[in-house]
Amino acid sequence: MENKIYTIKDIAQMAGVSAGTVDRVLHDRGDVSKSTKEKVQKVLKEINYQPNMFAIGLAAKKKYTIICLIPFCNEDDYWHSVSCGIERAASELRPFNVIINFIKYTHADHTSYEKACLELKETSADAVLIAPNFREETLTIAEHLKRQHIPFIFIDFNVEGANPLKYIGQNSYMSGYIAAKILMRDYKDGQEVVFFLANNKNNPAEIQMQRRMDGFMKYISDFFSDVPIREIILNKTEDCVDKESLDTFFENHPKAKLGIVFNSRVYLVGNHLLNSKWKMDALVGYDLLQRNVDLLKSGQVKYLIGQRPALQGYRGVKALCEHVIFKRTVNAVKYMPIDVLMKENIDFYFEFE
Amino acid sequence: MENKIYTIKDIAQMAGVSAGTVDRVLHDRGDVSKSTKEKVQKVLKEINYQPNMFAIGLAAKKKYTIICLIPFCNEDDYWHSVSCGIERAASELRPFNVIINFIKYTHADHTSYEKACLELKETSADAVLIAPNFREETLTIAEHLKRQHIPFIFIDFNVEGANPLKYIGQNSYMSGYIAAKILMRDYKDGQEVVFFLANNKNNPAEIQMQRRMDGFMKYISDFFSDVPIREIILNKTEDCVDKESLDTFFENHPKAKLGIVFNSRVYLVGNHLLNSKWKMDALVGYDLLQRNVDLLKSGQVKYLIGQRPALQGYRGVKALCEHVIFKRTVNAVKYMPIDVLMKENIDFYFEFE
DNA sequence: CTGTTAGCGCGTTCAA
DNA sequence: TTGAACGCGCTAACAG
Repeated sequence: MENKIYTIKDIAQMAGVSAGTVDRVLHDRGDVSKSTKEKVQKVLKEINYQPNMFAIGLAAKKKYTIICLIPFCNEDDYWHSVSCGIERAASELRPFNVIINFIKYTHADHTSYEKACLELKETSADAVLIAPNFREETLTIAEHLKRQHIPFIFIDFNVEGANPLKYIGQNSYMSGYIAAKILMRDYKDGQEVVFFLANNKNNPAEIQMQRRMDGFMKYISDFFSDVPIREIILNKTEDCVDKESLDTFFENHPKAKLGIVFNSRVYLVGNHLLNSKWKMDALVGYDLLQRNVDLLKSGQVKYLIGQRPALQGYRGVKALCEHVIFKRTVNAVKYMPIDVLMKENIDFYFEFE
Repeated sequence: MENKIYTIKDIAQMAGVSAGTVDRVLHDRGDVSKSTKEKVQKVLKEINYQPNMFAIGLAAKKKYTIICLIPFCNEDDYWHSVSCGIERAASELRPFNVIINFIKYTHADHTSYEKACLELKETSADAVLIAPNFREETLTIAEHLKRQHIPFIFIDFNVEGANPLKYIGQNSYMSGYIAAKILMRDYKDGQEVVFFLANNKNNPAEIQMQRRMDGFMKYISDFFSDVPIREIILNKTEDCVDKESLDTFFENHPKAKLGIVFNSRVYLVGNHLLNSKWKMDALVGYDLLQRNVDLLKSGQVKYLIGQRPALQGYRGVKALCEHVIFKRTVNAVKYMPIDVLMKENIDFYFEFE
């Protein structure tokens, strides 16, 4: 109803003081008598003053620094997509004097993550985007940022108890549930399901994979409780599997026709299928790495589940700006869609721009 | 590497002119000699000028009016989604003094469209977003806008020869091709395919549907050339089909187990299946109307193809602003992804925010 | 045709 | 303790 937009001048006039004084009480930088302060604050409350963000940005010449703590990445890589999304946000936000810096760490490397967190702690920032890794360090850095009143957002996976401004990522449990649903559509009597697992047990990404597995198992126990689940560890070294152990596995489990890989590396299995006599009826994996997409097109992989990594990075940075610069409220959680990609629609897919 | 942020003053100095002149060439408001214009433009290109958004927002006195010519809509409706996307863009652009107005017409109603075009012609606007309908009127209004140097963008479907600043929408041909691919996955020997067609032959949306059908038929003739295609007209009146004609059809075509509806109204077929003894093995349709989504979840519809209507509206308005206010070049075509939704992933889908 | 100038709303001096 | 004045970068009106 009262739609008038008040300026500092308006307030000054209403309170019978000058603009400078209003500014002083707005920013609590002392040198103002109690009585005038109260006068001004009274007016402020009455009119619900909303400062003009453009004027602030212009006058303050303020530079905003956002730091992104994410893993190092290679060309064809989940984290590379995240980077691209962040870069895109960076270029959109430059006109608003936002500068984006990275602190990168080696994924699943405890020392590296620790070091990165330390570096973050010693760098000044207006906001922080974190792709969290190890729980303990994450909680520590979260605590630190909270104390400094530096807002931070998590992407990719959420760490309980850290209370970020926002979490952006997939609902891992549900994505596992969906993985099961689309995989089991190809189920035929007597077949078995195979989990191709990672060998790195102290990898923090294990938690996410565990959530996916839980969702997967929920579906299985609801609808296919008597289907046997086999497991095999992919002893990955240098992006190439231990072929012998896979061969042995398939030899011993001729009914294992439905496979699921809970991390990005379904290409390890797919490539082995491509180069061996073994075939599966359906193989499902995560993330649209080029290698995975190639196998989707050639048929070794039947479905890929995408989680929009670039959009996560983009949205994360944008949300931080919304909060820090434009003082808008941001929702605490944003789940990404669970995109199901198959041979037929992969060519037209873009997650983002 | 060159990270310096240039201001208009910098540019003026570099080009040996005044700031006012730079502003004039930036905003194309004439009264500038060819030679100086070129001088300035040369500098602009060299430094990749990025205007300070805070200053623009603050100084903005000029009001920009964008008119959106789109069909009227109901709550659960394709065009309602488009509206939402536009509204979203509107709220983001308000700080830049952008005002968005609608001129709405009754979809597929010739007179209404004509009237709307006339109204548009007599309204002043800085840019126009059009969801085109009838070809002739569209070409006329396009011609008019071109003469007035008012940029316009088409969404949803493209009218050949009108040369909009940009077209945003799906590649209808390819979406039809994909529809065939996902439908035919359920093909079993001896089955027939059914086209559920609209009865409104002079509906301009027919053109889009025709393109989808062409894509569909391309796939069929490539891979299933001997599968019979049956057609039936959905005599729709008031959102409810002629049940008898459908019953008769199914009676006469017991093998017609694979169905496709090329417009938004797959719910007409789905609801009939729900309330009759007839069943299909797979039914595919377009657009995520609530009624369609419900049938997807309950199983009558097997796949829905989404074309991101809200994103189309949003992007359309944003692109107009990019062009008109910020003088950035916009790409001539933006194809939307062809989202394939099924029971399993529909709950986590969002096309846009 | 071109340069000059006065704001936009706010932060930050510098005087009073 | 306060008020007045200047400038951030850009737009637009006004002189020349």
